[in-house]
Amino acid sequence: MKRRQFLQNTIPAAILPSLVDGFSVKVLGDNPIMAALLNTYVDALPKLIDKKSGKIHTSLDQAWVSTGRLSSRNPNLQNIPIRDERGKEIRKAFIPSGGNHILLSADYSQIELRLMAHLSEDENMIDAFAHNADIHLSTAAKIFKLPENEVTPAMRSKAKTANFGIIYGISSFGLSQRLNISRTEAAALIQGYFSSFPGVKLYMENAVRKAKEKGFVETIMGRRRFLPDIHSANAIVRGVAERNAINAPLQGSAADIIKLAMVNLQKKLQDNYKSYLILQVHDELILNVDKDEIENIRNIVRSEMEHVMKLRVPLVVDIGVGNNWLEAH
DNA sequence: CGTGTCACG
DNA sequence: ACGTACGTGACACGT
Repeated sequence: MKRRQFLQNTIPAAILPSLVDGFSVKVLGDNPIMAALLNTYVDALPKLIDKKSGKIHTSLDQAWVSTGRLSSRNPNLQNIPIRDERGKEIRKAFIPSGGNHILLSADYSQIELRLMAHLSEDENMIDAFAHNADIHLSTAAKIFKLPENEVTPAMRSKAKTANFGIIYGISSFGLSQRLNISRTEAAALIQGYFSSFPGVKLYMENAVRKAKEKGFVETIMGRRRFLPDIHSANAIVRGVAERNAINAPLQGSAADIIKLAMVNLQKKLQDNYKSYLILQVHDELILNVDKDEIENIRNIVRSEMEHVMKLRVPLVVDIGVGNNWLEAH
């Protein structure tokens, strides 16, 4: 795909490019545990350490991703490994810069599902978040019609997969593949989901209808995604557009929210603190924090991120600190 | 230069 | 009957 530009952004984000001041990196050298595949990181990253700063600097594109997210390249610092045990060694190599500093990571908890609760106004989902419930557990209890203490880990896991699927615009076939169950079972699961969260079903139907009537869907701050394929005679092409209509307002509103929080946070920090933002990874902010400022910065970051917008459900941020990026997470 | 496979949210 | 979850970037490999 050719690189294109999407210029309908409405976020006052001109300040963002100056926020990224780069990571310091501890060179891994010939650490033997890396698999050949992780060449992308082990071989490539040390070569990209800037001679002057001693840091790795990425480029963030604000006008590329169709939903309004940022994208990161040369190198991509938004896909540094974390799940694989060996991959974690790579994440450990990202360390704070300057003496007396520490990395702080602050990430939004379940922001896209919270936005589904907000945008759909589904009472049951709003209620779950209002009570700070374990959302996958409470989803499982509802769709399997059991009290929470009778939900098995397998049921919770299915509900978790269903929750992800809902955000992406689920199909019974897709869900059955991921859960390794029959299509009939998957369809029953989805039906259980919709009867538990009727507002979510309405949200999905409305999103598709709006795309058909107006030609676009929009985020909480008004960024539009145009979906001409919604009228395609080809059912496959049309299906993609329909799922885009469902997903884009969720993913895009999350992007709006964190970008606005970044701008507000930067205004609070600049000229007042030694700590500063170094990266954003979609629902997470990473800061290089002066140790003397840790408690202040924690409070400011949490406050700016959680109170950036008032939604029908609370926004919750998890914060960690550490001597490397893995430890901070 | 396209395809497949990996990494992340 | 169709094919099947959203958004990205980097690398290896075949053409």
